[in-house]
Amino acid sequence: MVAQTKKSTGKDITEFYAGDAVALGDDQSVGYLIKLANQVVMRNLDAELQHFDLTAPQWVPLLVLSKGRADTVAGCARKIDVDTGAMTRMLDRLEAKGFVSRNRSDEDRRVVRVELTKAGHEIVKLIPPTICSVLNSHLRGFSEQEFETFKDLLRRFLANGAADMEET
Amino acid sequence: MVAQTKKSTGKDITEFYAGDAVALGDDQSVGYLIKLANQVVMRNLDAELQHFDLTAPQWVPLLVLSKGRADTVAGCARKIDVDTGAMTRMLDRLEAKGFVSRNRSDEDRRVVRVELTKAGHEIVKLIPPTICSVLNSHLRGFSEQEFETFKDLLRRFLANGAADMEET
DNA sequence: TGACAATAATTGTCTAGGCAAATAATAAAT
DNA sequence: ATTTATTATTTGCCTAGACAATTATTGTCA
Repeated sequence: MVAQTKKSTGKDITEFYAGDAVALGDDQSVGYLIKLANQVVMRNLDAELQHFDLTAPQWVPLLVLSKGRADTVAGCARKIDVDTGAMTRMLDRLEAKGFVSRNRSDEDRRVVRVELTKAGHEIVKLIPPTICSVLNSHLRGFSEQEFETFKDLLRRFLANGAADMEET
Repeated sequence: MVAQTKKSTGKDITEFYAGDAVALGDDQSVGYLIKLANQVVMRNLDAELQHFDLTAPQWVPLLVLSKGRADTVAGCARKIDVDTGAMTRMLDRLEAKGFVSRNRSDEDRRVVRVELTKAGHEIVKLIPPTICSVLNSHLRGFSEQEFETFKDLLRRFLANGAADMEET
């Protein structure tokens, strides 16, 4: 299958996929490959993180908080690009596990300040090697060049998708 | 950051990530980039598929059934690599929408045969162009070479991860 | 044959995210 | 100053997947 380039709309759009050349549900589809890749990384991360009483999704807000990239519910939600409702409930779980604490702000009583607890700080220190080892194992056989190319292609794929959303 | 190669365990393992060079929750992390890429494709697909009263995950079993790659609950679950429980409930939803029908088999009364309904067959014919256009838009600016490289890297990343799981 | 194992499907309970509505507090505008 | 708009958080209801337990049926084996 050779990709066709069309000039129908003024912009050149290369048609990698066309007609019934099936997409999503087929290992020729980048969409499906990305879904599977995500599924497998998450499973492997979950498997390792369960020793720390954590899941892969739970790790992300802890990292964000420890790096000081956000310190409120909405801030975390924005950084991680999830719904604030989802974030509230995520923090419920992390608070229940004792990794995080919440306090209503005094300056602006709408906002809730989120902090790592002592246990939270401690666990954050322990995790990185685990994440690194899982990712490294997924990258077995990659050259350094391929590693950089992979990230570049992912970022471009991502940026194209984000751009779509703005075209209301 | 230059990757280091270690010979500690006999096998060469290139350490793309090491120490506190953070992973997951950082745009330097392939894991996080894949998570974001997946998130964005799924959102864009969902947005387009809602015109057909479908979600991105719901599309997958319909495709599998239409291609004849499975015709039972467990068969679909295996093909798509999800839990049979998840598949049962997915088929509940697809049946409620009238795209799928289930019938207990006579030869083996444990199995339930799953089929596309008339409406199911019709909708499956309409979807592919939509999927193609979403994927093509994510691939804007990719050369054909980059497209092939991208799929190759994803497949290798995936295969490495699947191999991990077998090492019990 | 009768006990036991394996398989298929379902159900319950959990995490997790999306969308929408409700509430409260602050900011902006007239 | 009062109305209006915006922002922050929470909650309800939905899809979706993971794991575990349960039930029904089939296959195996002694």
